[in-house]
Amino acid sequence: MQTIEEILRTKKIKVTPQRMAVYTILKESKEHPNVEMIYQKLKPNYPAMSLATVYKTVDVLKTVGLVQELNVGEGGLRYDGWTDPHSHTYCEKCNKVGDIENIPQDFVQNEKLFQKVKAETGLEVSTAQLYFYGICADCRAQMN
Amino acid sequence: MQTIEEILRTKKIKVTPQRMAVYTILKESKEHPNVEMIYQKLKPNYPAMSLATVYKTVDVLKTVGLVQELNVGEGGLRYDGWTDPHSHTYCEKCNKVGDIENIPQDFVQNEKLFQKVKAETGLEVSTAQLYFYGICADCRAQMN
DNA sequence: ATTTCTGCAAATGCTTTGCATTGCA
DNA sequence: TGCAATGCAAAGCATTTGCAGAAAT
Repeated sequence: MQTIEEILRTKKIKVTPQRMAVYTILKESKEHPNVEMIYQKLKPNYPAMSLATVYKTVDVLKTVGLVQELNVGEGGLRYDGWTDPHSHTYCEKCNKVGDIENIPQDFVQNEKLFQKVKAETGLEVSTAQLYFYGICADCRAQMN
Repeated sequence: MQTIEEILRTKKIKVTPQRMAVYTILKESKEHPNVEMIYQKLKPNYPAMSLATVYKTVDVLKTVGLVQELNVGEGGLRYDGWTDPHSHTYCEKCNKVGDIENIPQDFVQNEKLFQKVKAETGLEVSTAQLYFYGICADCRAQMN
């Protein structure tokens, strides 16, 4: 098991406390935070950290493939430190983003389907994203 | 076959030239324009039209269910006048958005799968979106 | 020692808002 | 006529940029 520091070093980017902190948050949290949420989480431990640095850092991490960027809906881009292909849920009421561990990604993330898409549209597919939109259990409970 | 005017009337919203124009563009174009692109297309025929009106109009059309909003990546939200569930392609190089007519939506847009998702995550699913990311044929051709 | 990153502040750019005017019903 | 939509300009936010100082290799 590699440490965060080793992972960053492997990607050949400079290891800084800010990068370790952002990446740690994305690895450990399951809430798919946006930049502002990451910034708020960091503030207690890194009061000097700038929002601009968070923007720059998620961009670097995305570029080297350590995080994936999700386009869900309101509230800006979300970031996920779990980079294996998997589907996501999105609650249209509270904007919560969740992972789907087991079900459907293998349906859509496979070479055969990618070939079919290429045959129909010409797109050389590199990845697929599947999002389920709806209302989460918590929000449904609150609606009564 | 209903006219654009009749369709708007059915949705119980006021029929204005601007709304007809925006909706017509979204019905007729296959390029999934963003607000700015819609505005540029309208300019020749509606030189007085304001960008703010385009924003307001796509919002109304979305609310009444005449268009769907897509979150692809760069370049802001995209709009699609074809509201049947279908998957989309996105070219990471030129930002082009395309439809997939035949292939995969039935895989992901069905009650059985929605129930599975609900069982795993608690999300009461209303709709699913499947996006394929990659490089389109035109951009691949240009890369040689 | 060199290169790259950080933090700040300013700038950018997309989207929304407020309000007077216009236009639909 | 009454209410809603438009167009304009201003305001609001999220994100990016430039740069001097700080930190990593």
